[in-house]
Amino acid sequence: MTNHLNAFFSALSDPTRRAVVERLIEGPASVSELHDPHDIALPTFLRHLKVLEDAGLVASEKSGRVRTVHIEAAPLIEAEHWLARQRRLWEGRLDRLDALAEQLNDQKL
Amino acid sequence: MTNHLNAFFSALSDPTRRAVVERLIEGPASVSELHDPHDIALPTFLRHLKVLEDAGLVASEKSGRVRTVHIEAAPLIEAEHWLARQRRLWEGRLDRLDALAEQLNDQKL
DNA sequence: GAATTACATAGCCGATCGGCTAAGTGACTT
DNA sequence: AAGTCACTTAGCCGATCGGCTATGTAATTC
Repeated sequence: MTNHLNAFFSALSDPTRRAVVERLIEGPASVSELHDPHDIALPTFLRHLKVLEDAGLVASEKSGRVRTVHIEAAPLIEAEHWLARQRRLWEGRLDRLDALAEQLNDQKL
Repeated sequence: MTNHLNAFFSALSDPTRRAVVERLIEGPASVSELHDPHDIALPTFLRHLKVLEDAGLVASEKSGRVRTVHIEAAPLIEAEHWLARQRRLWEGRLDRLDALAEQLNDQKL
């Protein structure tokens, strides 16, 4: 589980790859369609796709000579959970600090 | 804004750095305290801290010879929002597909 | 069946990464 | 004042990253 997070965050650390994810949210697309808006060589772009696929963020099937790529939501949700958990813990700690401060305040009255 | 995401996701792609974030959620700590559980040289660890600090995930102040580090929640929340947005768009698309499927189904009746 | 299209693979290149050791600085302890 | 402690800086090393070109292959099209 934690293992996934390495590849996942690493995959999303690149703007080209985030753009691909954002594009695929709208629906599946061929490699060429995905590559089109990006001003980099195709092999370079293919390696970005591989990174996304290895991270489980994306899957693809080839039919004839065209490969169609679609998004996989599970990792997105997993990471969102991780972040949400950290935030909740952090907010929880703030609440406890607030309570503590109030307690100290009460004692002074 | 999008700019932040590069450094942010990149910072969280390393397990040592995620561990530091998780530790700091519990409260501020000195560099030594943070370094202790990790079996790597101190200079190496310091560079991890710098990455976190550059990404805005963490801040620190030095008093005397000890530097105290604490977490910054804002970037955490920003990234959570990004992920939540992608998920919502994705789910929204699924809903529209469902609706479309239903429509097609109705026509068959 | 020859040409085109849509990827795929191989390999080079400079930059960044994550690890290390060695040596420096400034603050506290004895 | 000497010693220890808590970082800090500098610099080396092999691996990975993100870009490229050149070449290959299998599927369509003409």
